[in-house]
Amino acid sequence: MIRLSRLSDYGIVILTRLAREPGRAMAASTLARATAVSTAMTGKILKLLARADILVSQRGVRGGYALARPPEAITVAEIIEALDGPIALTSCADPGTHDCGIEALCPARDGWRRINRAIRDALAGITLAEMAQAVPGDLVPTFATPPRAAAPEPAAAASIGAR
Amino acid sequence: MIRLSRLSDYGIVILTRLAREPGRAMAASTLARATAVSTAMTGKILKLLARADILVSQRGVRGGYALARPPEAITVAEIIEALDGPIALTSCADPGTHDCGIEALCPARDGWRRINRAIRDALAGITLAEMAQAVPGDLVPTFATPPRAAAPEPAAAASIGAR
DNA sequence: GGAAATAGAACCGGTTCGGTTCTCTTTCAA
DNA sequence: TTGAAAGAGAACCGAACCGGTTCTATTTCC
Repeated sequence: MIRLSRLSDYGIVILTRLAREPGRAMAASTLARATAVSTAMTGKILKLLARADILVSQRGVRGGYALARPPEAITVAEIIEALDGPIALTSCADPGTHDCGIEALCPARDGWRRINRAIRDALAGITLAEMAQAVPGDLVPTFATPPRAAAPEPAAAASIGAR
Repeated sequence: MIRLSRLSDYGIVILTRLAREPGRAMAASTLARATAVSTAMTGKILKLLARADILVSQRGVRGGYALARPPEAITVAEIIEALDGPIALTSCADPGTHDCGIEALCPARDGWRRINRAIRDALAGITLAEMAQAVPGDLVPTFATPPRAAAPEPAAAASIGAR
């Protein structure tokens, strides 16, 4: 299974929440509450996203985070790269790093390059706006009928793709 | 970084070697020598590929492995799925597994589904034949001038994408 | 019947990752 | 002016996963 890290997973959730009110800035604690991602985790993710210029941050008492651009101008590829690093199945296709040992002869390099590009294009073709559309209510509802536990664990409730 | 597992990495290398002589069967030990993947690892990978009907195996003294189909009919997606399981960034898009907790409301599910499909299509569009084309000599040459160590470690020499 | 090969499962150590905690800096308002 | 609230950044830790090995059973040919 080629899987996405939790960081990106949660990141999409949080950004999706922000995209519902693109102009508004929200504090990390507020976003954590709204998405049921732990506050510490939320903070970590928001910092990374701000560093990547996907979010703008305001420090101080009335501080918070807001989208740096409209949701239509933020791609999933960007988000993943900000949180997980460059998108590539194999690093040999990434120019600059050369520790493969058979670089010059590697017969599959062209193939991998094509694959990496195809995947990157696929992720760059989806915008945050598309991910956020058709949001019914709050992202993590206060379960009227809890799905399994009596009190839903806030730290584990918000994953988009559980495994 | 969304990365490929070593299993798939080595698997492609081994299959690429087999694809050079599609009709011929080769023993695991022979393939291990030709690709510089450890014999144990090679065996493990070959077993998985045989179980997935990508290879056919012949047991016994003169046994070995051969491609079950022509290289043009084997896709990278197949190979990765055989070695690493289903290709999906998030399992929530995979029908059958439902432990997300917010299934019904998850706003991003359609988006993820699109992304997973795009990635799968990208990998399904590359065949083993394409990966194997333009192979100059043997996959792992006996280095005339060793790249870094005096005696190249056989266990680590064959990775397509070193990291 | 023995050697050579695949089949299959169990096992183990190390790396990475998810998550937390701590300290520092900035900002605003009382 | 000072303290509380918020973000910035780094360090740290436990646990799960993964790469890799080893062991045993089974098949096949000479």
